Amino acid sequence: MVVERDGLDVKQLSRVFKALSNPNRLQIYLEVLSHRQSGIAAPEAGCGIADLIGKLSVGAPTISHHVKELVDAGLVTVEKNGKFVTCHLNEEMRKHLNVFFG
Amino acid sequence: MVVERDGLDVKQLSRVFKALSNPNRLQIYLEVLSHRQSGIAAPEAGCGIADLIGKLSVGAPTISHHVKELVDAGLVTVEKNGKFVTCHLNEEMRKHLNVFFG
DNA sequence: CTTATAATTTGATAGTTATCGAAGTGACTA
DNA sequence: TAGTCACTTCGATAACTATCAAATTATAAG
Repeated sequence: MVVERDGLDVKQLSRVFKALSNPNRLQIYLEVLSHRQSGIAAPEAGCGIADLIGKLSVGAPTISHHVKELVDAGLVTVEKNGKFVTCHLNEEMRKHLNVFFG
Repeated sequence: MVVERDGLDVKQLSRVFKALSNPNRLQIYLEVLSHRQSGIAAPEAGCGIADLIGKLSVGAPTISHHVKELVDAGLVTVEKNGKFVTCHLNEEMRKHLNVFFG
């Protein structure tokens, strides 16, 4: 029997935590989290890369790298609109973590 | 204003996640979690190091190292009893994480 | 006191990661 | 078409990590 819990096995879960283990990456996640649509009449859904670059005192290449890691871990998704990229929270993963720490 | 949430700032929180980012360390945490006293009449509170060594297919020094990291991150506590060491869940930290992912 | 047991510390190594500057890609604009 | 803007990819490097074997500490048992 594989050690499992709430649909995420140890390996997947550790990958999620690794993604959140870097302060800058965690801050990106928090930023995306704070831009989450809260039901109806969301003022602005998603979080632009430019916003992140402005807030995180690291270069654009590093931001790009970190966002990719968060996507790979399943924590966020990205949506391209022309030149621009917007980050969204992966609600499914959030739910998994919610259950895990419940 | 420092970015903060639920009593844990970004730096502390990322340290917690780093501690859980290694599969073996996460498994130790899960083991400790599963031995948590559930109210009254707990059959066996805490989780011995020897148990962990038996379950994790890594050597004792590595286990020792990992437990220390979990302690440093504030996720677990250790209790010494003669030659033996028992790990306990840090309920306070668990509560913090519970709120964070709520 | 001597030996055995439980766990930690030390020292070393292979592998990973965060970050940067430079170069590249794709999309809008004049 | 040429230029600019937003972002990504590449290549490099310094710092960190997981793991192990060997040595060490500390406790218990004989």
